[in-house]
Amino acid sequence: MRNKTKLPTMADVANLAGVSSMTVSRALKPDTSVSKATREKIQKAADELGYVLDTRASEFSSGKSGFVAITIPSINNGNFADTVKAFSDGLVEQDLQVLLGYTNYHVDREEQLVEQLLKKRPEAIVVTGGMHTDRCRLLLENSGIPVIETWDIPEKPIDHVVGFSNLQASELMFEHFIAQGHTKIGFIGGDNSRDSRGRDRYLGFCNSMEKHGLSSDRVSFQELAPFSMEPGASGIRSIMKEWPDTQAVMCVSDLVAFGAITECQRMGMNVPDDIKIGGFGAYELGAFLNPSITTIDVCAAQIGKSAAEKIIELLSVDSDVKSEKIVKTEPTLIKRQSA
Amino acid sequence: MRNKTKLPTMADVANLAGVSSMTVSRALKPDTSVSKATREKIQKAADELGYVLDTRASEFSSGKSGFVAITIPSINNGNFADTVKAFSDGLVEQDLQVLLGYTNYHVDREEQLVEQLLKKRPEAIVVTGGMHTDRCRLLLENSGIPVIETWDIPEKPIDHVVGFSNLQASELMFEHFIAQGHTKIGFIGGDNSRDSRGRDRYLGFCNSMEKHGLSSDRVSFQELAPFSMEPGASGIRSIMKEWPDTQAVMCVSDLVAFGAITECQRMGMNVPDDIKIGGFGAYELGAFLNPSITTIDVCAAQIGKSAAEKIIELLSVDSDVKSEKIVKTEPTLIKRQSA
DNA sequence: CTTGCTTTTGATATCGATAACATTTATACA
DNA sequence: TGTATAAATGTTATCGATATCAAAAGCAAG
Repeated sequence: MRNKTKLPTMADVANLAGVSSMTVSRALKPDTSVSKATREKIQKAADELGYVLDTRASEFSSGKSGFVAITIPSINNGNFADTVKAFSDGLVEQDLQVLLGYTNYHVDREEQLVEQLLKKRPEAIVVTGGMHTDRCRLLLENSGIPVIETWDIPEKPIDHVVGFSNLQASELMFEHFIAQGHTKIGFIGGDNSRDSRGRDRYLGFCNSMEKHGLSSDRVSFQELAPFSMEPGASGIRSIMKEWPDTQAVMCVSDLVAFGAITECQRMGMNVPDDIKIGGFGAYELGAFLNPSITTIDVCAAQIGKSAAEKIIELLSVDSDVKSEKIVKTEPTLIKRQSA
Repeated sequence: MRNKTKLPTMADVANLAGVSSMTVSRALKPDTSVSKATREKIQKAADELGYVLDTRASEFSSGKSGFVAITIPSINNGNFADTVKAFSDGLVEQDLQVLLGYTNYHVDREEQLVEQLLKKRPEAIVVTGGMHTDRCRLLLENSGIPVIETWDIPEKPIDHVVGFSNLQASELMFEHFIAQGHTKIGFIGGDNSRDSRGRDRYLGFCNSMEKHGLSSDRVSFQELAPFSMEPGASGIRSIMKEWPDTQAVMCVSDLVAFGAITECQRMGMNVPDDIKIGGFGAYELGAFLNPSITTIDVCAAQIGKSAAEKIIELLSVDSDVKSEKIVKTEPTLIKRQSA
């Protein structure tokens, strides 16, 4: 069987090249003092054997793992994908790899995932949101590495934060609705116990309504993960059935808004003439749908970029330079056709 | 600084619990012979110290890494997300973690990624597609672990394959167009040198056209990654400009079809009355758009599931049971409104 | 060709866990 | 109660690379 054959080790390469394994170790990494002739000889031997460095041994020996971990709720979500992409891009220069895990919006799954990741001794860890199980929180606090919570501004941060107030961000949409003269406003959300960002957007709804003396009854909560569009369709159906005079509805994400808008069309309603629908997240599809989706841009990529920069700073040797614990990004309203 | 504080080791736990570190090692994994009293004592000590196992040492010592690697072209793609999700789900039972990397549809990036992943000594590796650099191919061949190519059926597979013929799959759509009596048919694709699956779908177009004596001129290739919708819009504009009498167009993915359909609407055309548009991949959004997108379902989740099953089989001790090298899935046409 | 310096290479200990084997303790049953 | 057997625990060597320190080789200038 193939995997019975033992893979060549550094010692094998050293033997073939007629040097010590220490010299091989040096030759295989850049900017180390090895003569050109030796380095070439070793490279040749390594190629001949098909040698691939065993980072497990390497990391173990040197004490550093060379990677950072990041957890996101869902792998199939344009917003988080943007964050992860910017995060990775920001770290390639530093020879830091990114280990990605997703939680499916479950704190229990997050706890399990964080533990698995910490066992691999990352040099830093980025998590999405500030909602964790007690044990997960403890694990992160005791991890001995920089921890960054993102996409949220937790009341009691574990360590560092790169995020924004989902509550304030969603208020932007409601103020927009109200400025247009609407008073019968609704909200379609998900499972507030599982998704703190969604919950905060709902709380923004409640806040805005209360501030203007409006009712915050017009609400539908749907089971979102792993799908979003069908729940958006169900949500708007249920709202229109119970409160047919609803004038404007904000959805917890553009994907939900997409389901809601297309369902309105199927019900024979015109968006935005008959009803305004707002989204959240500035997904690519929102710009192309007819009508295009009015949404909140939360700078998903910026979050990843800032998190990467923070990590580089925190891991640099002269990290006595105290960096700000909390980095805030500024969500903005993107006014398009749907609202 | 936090990360100067050394984390507790197994020896620390052993000391505190008054046992040997070997006993700690045993106590921390299930179904090993440790007395209940000792196990509890050790668990208590571990909790007290906030001990987290160092899998780097563990893997290194035991020789097995406990994870499998998978590479996909893009993290933000519903199809690949489905594959990865099914793949992960199929492996949790086996205590195998999944390490995910994405290539951005670049073979060079793939080569780099595969090398990085192999350095971590996974127990198996899954790659998307059969297009690799020579060196990447060599790395995989010499890796000593099971290799599974997916989403494609390469002419010369490296090892195992779970996939389907993109060429035949796309022909389903063109046969559908032709059965409806259309003769002026087009195709919107991406960069064929980077995406072999897209290229094969284009080749299916050429095949079908040739078979029925039709022109295969009506083609637009767009730069897709990392966006798909705007290219779809550009693509349909360019096709309609050059060949205004085009009756039906297939797009290389549902996301591109989305851009194309919505652009048709903006140009004042009705889909499907004025033009038929087909997609590929059966993405969630295709079912909800008005008109819903006629597409090819390629069973993305099934591919992940089969790959996971294959790996479990290949890694099991009694793997002299020779499994089929190639597993084929059967794409099907989903007839909806757009074509 | 020798002194003093830099560059290159080598020897050895080590990282933290586990495999393999050895030993002790508990348990069963004659 | 003693012996056979199983269960629990301990000891030692080891995985593959690298840090650290030591030695050798190369090189410039006198």
